[in-house]
Amino acid sequence: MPELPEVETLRRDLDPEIVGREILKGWISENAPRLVQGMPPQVFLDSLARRRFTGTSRRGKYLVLELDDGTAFILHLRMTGQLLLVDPQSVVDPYARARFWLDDGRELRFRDVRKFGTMWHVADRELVLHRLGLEPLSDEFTTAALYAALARRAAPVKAVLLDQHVIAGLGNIYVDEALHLARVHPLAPARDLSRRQAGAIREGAVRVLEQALSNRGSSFRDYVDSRGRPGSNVQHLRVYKRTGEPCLSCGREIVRTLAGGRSTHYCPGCQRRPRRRATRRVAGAGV
DNA sequence: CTTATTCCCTGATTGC
DNA sequence: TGCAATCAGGGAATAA
Repeated sequence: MPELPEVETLRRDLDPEIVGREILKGWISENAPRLVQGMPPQVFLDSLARRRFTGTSRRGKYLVLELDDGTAFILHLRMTGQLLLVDPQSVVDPYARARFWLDDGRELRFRDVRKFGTMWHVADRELVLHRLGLEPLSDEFTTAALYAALARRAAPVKAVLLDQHVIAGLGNIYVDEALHLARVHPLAPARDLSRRQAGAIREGAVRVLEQALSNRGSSFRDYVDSRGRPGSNVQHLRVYKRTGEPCLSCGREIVRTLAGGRSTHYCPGCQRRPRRRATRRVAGAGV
């Protein structure tokens, strides 16, 4: 599942390869009716033809390919999307959903087993990105900002951290990892957390993302880079998909539960379920 | 505004 | 062993 580190790895690899290249022609599979957002596929293809890549950027899990007319080609890989730079002669398997032939003889190919992936061509990228929250590897991701966001939500902290309107780029893997580093229980109501805990979550998230980035991402089943290679971060994960295995900090067995509708892994030794804040009724303050 | 639920999609996993 | 039911999961849409 591509999250921020996987998308950023892809961006860094792709940038020097595609900047300066022109899209000669494109193709969208008939079998991918939801892939192109906001316009019919043929209009999308016509508007991208003969455009040249001028740069790349990333916002949360969105990859932004900047074009020479000031527009942006934006992609979201969702669950199983892959963006590959290939030889056009290479076998086109049934999961190829889009193909873009470049002027250096190579092809940018979008593969996606589950068809959740989406792409846009927009003049104003904010049309796609404007609702996203804090960018976790930027200066805006401060303890104060995170604490303020957590303080107004009653939902489990895990659910809030997964909400892209709060923080953009964390997914199921790295939220579990960040909470373990921060020693915060995933089901703790977000608004019950202290400023100190918010700070620990911020630090945990940054550390986990930077480590994943240095290992070129976590590959379970589908994630591969633009050359089809998996990342190596799985072997560095502390809790995610380690149910029943010993915690690397305290030795207790990692537990799996459900939070925010997602499978959630944590260490019951390191991440204590918060005692419900003593809801003491102040004498005489009857409601 | 918030929160919970449903949906999209298909290979892998689980259950009988 | 075989087949059907369930699961996984990002995020949008919908309901309350």
